[in-house]
Amino acid sequence: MEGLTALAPAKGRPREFDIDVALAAALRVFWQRGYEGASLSDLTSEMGITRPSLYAAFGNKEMLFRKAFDLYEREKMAYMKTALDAPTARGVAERLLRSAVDIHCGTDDPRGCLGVISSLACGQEAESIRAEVIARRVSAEAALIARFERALAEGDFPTGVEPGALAHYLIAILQGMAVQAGVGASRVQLEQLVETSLIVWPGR
Amino acid sequence: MEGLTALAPAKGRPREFDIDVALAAALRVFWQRGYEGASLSDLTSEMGITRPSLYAAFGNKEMLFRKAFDLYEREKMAYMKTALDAPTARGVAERLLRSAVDIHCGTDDPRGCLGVISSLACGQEAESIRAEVIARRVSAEAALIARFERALAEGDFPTGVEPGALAHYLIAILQGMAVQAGVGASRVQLEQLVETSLIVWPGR
DNA sequence: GACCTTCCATACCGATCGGTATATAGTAGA
DNA sequence: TCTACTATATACCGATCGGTATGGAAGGTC
Repeated sequence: MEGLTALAPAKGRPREFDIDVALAAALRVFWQRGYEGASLSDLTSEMGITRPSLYAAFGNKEMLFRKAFDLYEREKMAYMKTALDAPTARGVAERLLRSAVDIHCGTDDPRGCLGVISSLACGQEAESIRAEVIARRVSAEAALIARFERALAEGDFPTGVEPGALAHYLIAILQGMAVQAGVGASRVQLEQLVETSLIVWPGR
Repeated sequence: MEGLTALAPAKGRPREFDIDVALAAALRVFWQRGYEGASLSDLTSEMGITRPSLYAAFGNKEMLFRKAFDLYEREKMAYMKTALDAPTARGVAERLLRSAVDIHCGTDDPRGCLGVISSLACGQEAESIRAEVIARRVSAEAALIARFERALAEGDFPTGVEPGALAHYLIAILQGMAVQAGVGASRVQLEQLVETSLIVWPGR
């Protein structure tokens, strides 16, 4: 619906702000403060629009978050998909770890992972948000597990570990890295974490 | 100061609630909802006391959180210290991982880790809380690093990894486990994570 | 120009936030 | 019994929360 705005005949007064720029600004606010920590005043001032404009363009705070999270997955989590194309299971892990460092240490973006921040408990107002973020992560995890199962079938997998177990282990490291980034770890520290994880990674 | 209450002559009207029981209840609320997610109404109703009683006994919300966090470290994080007494570096890691599972899967307690929940971003009201929780964790991390450095000096440490790097790697796994517990992972899943981490752990 | 639609700005809504003033109830010592 | 002191209960405070009603202002079509 919103994506068609540019093509629409535009009957009334055109909006004075770029909806994509505003959404990107909203994403930064959510990313930095979490869903409940981001107040409408924070959002509007950072997006450079007024409250009614926000509601006209995005519905309400929850819809705005969902669209911001879509953008986040589309732009920041895209590396997840491409990482799965690596030729080996170890390569997949390495790409995931290194890309995660880049995400967490982006120059303009907040530290940490929006998914992790949003899925941990705050008030009960955000319970539905929490549920959806968790559900989305489950589907992402499933893709990684499937990739590791394929590796096992192709003979490209360490012995003594199940694909699902190693996938969840890798995800735990990624989530731990997100926590450390969120509390202020430097890029060097995160890179050291990646190196250690790769040294320890089973099989060759 | 509060610890002396029982010995004090008790001049005025005695309080009608057990301050330790109330603090334990407050801890559960913070643990479940985070600092900002725990409203005074949540706290008082769960503690079974009124608002003025809370302020008279604990100061304010922030002081209450600090005392609850003290209790948390004293009762729930005590395993950290005892884990460091394990004879080998690997034993330290194993104890830490297994104890963490117990913490996250306690029957009566909320899931996840109060430290992780409280150190991730929410509104700016909690910024000082965040800072203190992070600072406390740094000191805990330092103890683990020192233990691994001792292991290195004793010849009980895998080659090819630095003590500090392996410590931070282990902490990342523990934090990742806390995240997974917080979003609803089962005990079996967490135990699988422990097993995988131990399989992968370097050296023997 | 008239007209219609949409956007922007201000000011406001009820609810809830953390925190407190006030008055009453209860206990110890005089 | 009176006084000193403290806990409890109720009701309230200003500030902020997410969300909206209202009144113009700015474009498009005719």
